[in-house]
Amino acid sequence: MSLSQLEGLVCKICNVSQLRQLHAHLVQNSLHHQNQWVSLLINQCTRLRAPPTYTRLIFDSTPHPSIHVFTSMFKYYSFLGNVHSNQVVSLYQRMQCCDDIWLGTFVYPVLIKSSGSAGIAFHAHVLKLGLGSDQYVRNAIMSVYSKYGPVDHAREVFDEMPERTLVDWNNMISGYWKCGNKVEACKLFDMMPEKSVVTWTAMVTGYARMKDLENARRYFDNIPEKNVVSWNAMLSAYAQNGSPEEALRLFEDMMNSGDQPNETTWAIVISACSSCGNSSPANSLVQKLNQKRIHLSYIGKTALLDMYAKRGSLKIAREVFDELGVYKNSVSWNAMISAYARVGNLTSARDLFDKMPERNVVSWNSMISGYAQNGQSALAIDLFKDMTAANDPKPDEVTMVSVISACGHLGALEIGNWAINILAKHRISLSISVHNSLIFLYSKCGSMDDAKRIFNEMKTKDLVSYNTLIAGFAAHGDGMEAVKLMAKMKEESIEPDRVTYTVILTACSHARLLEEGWKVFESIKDPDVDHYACVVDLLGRVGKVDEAKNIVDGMQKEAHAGVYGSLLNASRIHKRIDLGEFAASKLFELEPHNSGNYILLSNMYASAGKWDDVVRVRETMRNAGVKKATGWSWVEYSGKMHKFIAGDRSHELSDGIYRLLAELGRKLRNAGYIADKACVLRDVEEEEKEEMVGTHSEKLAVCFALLVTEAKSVIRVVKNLRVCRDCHTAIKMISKLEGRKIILRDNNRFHHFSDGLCSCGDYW
DNA sequence: ATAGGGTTAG
Repeated sequence: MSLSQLEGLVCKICNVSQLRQLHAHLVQNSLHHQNQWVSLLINQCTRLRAPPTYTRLIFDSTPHPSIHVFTSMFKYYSFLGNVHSNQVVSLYQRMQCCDDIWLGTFVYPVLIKSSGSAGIAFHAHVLKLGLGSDQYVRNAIMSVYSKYGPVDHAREVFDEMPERTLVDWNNMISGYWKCGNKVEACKLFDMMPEKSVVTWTAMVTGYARMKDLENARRYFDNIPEKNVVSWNAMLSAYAQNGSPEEALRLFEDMMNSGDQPNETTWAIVISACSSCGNSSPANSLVQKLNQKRIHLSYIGKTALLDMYAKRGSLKIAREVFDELGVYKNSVSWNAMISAYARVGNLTSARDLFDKMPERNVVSWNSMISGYAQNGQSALAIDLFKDMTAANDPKPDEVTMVSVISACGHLGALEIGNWAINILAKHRISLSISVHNSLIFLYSKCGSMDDAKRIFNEMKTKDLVSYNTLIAGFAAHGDGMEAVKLMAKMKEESIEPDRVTYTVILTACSHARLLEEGWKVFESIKDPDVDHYACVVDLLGRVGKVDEAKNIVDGMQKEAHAGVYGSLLNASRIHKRIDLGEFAASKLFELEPHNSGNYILLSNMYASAGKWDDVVRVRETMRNAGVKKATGWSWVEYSGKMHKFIAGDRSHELSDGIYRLLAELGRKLRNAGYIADKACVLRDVEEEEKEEMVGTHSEKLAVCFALLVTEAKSVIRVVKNLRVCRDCHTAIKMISKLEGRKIILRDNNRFHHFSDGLCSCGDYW
């Protein structure tokens, strides 16, 4: 078989298994020693998107690869993107043993462009070889500078050229767009002697990167002769910037224009369908794909997988994933992992994460954020520690957003500070999201001054920045600051959303700002049930319990447990047994297994001195088989979270902690502390042991901190259930007796104890 | 041979 015969044959090959057969045939006849033939095969691997393991097998079975073979391999790797730049560099080291240097102008451009950021290192090398004046080499150098910066170096090369081709201009323009330099990009565009469809498309993409869809569209509409790539650029501009519906409308135009979609087009359109508001575009797209018997690339299939997952068909998504077989790349694995993580199936997500061959930063991010968003903050942080221990891949800003907010949820400021150091160490860019996560961290750790400082340092703030800081003020009972911040937000013309209204109403309610809160509530165009719950809480807290009931009765929407919960809590505070019993009866219908409702009702009776009813509620609760939720408290000490629960002795310092608790108990009683009767009754009933009275989790946590920390340091305790009155009283007194500042956080509210007082004011 | 478009994480 001659080379030209082989060429004719390989062009007809349309899948990898045929390619595999041909390779086996060549090896059998020892033809794989002939480098031209191997080169041809590897080029076909690029065309057919053969998996890297197989392509590399062809290369590795070649005894003496020529520069041609190396070049084909570089081209293959560069086609796969920059994920394989390590292999490229190590191949380059092997290539230096070849002596046909005359091919330098042929191999260097593709080598430089396929080795990612390492390509910059070849600049000096090619100058030494005297290849600096070759237009292709120069072009590669320019493109690597424009990709990995500094773009000014690209410009120097550009300026030194005796004459510039159209390609050089285009390259330079996209270089400026990549680093966000709109001014220079536009300047060059206007200066250009002639433009091509590539130039115009680069402008469309550039404006899309700046999220300026109007200008992107303006340039797109001006393209004299559009091609698939220009359509794709505009389609993805819409799809990537939150306008999937617009993308699909444009796709209709494209279909009518006569330009045929390619694999890239389908990938964009599929991903647009996965972020649409409803499923009907996705359904009709699937129909269209089947009708036209479209062959999707592995990228299109990955987009399809993601679409099924986001539309709730996890099973079909998994089928697509499994069908991908050896064509799975890290993106497909990541898409499947995040699909599982999104629905809270962390076991399956972790299973894939552990199995996947090459984890990149997105894989780690998907898994870490999966834990973080499903309430597993500690696991998120543990996994992040594994990531930093491996030191590969390096964390990026997405990683840090998840990790920092996980620290916030736990109230882990020490670990949070360690994470902040990592930000500096890896020079991770402080995006708006990172700033927002820092505001969240400091708010949740009780450092509102730091939260405010971060907020004020931000050049651009978004809706989330405002919402997070307002939520911080709400949790700290600082209603006026919250109201002021909402006014400022309107000045900056950032529109409040439903979250803003929820947190601002919470803030007003905690600070008992009736007038301000009511004004906010009245300004909400279409309040949802959460807002009703907040306003009922607001009215109830200040004593307008009947008005609160009227709101509930007059609601346009069906009340949920939060609404009745607010009403019950208000009835407890103001001893309105009649309303409390009404609210509780509704709650027992809506949430028969929520122990909190029984406790609230029982505490209402307790505060009214109706002890018989207290006992009766406890009995009902026991008979209904409702178990009290476990009220963990935890303290961070020396980078670790120490967890406590009432009566538990599993902590290694338990003996010391209980001894200190008993000692403190004596001191407190001498100072006039009387254990809350409701607590006594509850503890005796549940633990059946007198000695257990007072071993609430938050007291254990405080004692632990007193035992291990320095005398002047602030104690920070987080509790995952509402703090009871008994603990509140006890801790107030402890702060005075021990001269300590104690910050206690329950789910969403802060208590700053100092010198026998609490910042929240006594709200029992 | 060189320039413009694609999937995943927050």
